[in-house]
Amino acid sequence: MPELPEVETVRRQLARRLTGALITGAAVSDRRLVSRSPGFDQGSLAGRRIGGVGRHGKLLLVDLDDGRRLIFHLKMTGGFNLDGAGEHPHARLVLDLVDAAGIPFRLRFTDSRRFGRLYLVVPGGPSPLDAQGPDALRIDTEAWRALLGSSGRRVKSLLLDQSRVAGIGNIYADEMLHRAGVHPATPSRRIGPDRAAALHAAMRDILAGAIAAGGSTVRDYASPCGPGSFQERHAVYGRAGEPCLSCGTAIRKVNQGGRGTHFCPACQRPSRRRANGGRR
DNA sequence: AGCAGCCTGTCA
DNA sequence: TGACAGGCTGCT
Repeated sequence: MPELPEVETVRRQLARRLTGALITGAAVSDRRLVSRSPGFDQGSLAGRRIGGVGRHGKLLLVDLDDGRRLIFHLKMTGGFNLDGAGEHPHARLVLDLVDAAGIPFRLRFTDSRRFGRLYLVVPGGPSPLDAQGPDALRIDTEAWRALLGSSGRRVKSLLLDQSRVAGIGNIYADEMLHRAGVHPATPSRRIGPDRAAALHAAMRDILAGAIAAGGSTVRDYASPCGPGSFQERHAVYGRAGEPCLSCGTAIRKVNQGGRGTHFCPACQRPSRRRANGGRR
């Protein structure tokens, strides 16, 4: 479900409620959630206060007052539920808290497919952040050009590589490539400086617009405050066979690197290769 | 690069 | 019944 705009939407909503709150109880109901933090001790969370809620790429960072940090990766179907009543069929973690005004509340992490992971990071210890490239919204045009120029991989595959640039997923990769008129299979290094700058501008614009819209809800995703609306502005994702909003050509959907890939065959022309008939 | 695997739910 | 899904890892 979540790419950078969805995780940022969740972060903003959680920050409002969690910052300064005291954890009074924690219960993990699915050990798979914490399988990447083998020493995870839920009992050590009670009594800790939450300092703030951050984000890097698709990772959600919850700082505790003892220097430790909870890091959530929502993967495909992870999400948060505040003050929900009754049982939730996919609750994997329940946190009981008391906010700064002394009012008790409950936060649940839910995840139907169970791909999501929770890490408990100690100061100086290993962290999933170690494997993350710079956040997509904190890369300037020059660094972006350098990034694209550093690889001969298909550009979409590079955009999805979280160790090179963090936060872009399948929806927004397709959307920014369309906005910039770049074919997803273009070898990254062959994108010239002007198109690289155009792709950078498209990235910033689309991610910012998606955050302002509360993210994209295609199937499962919802923040604690409900679904997003950016799907209404998708130009290619989920629009296979429909006319391109720029030129009217039918949007095509192919499989690239195991991911559904949507593009306009007219606006996003594949770069021609030398003498092999255009195969890549 | 490609594919199976991790899981569950939904839709054609 | 099979295909597919906002992610990622591990193997060939």
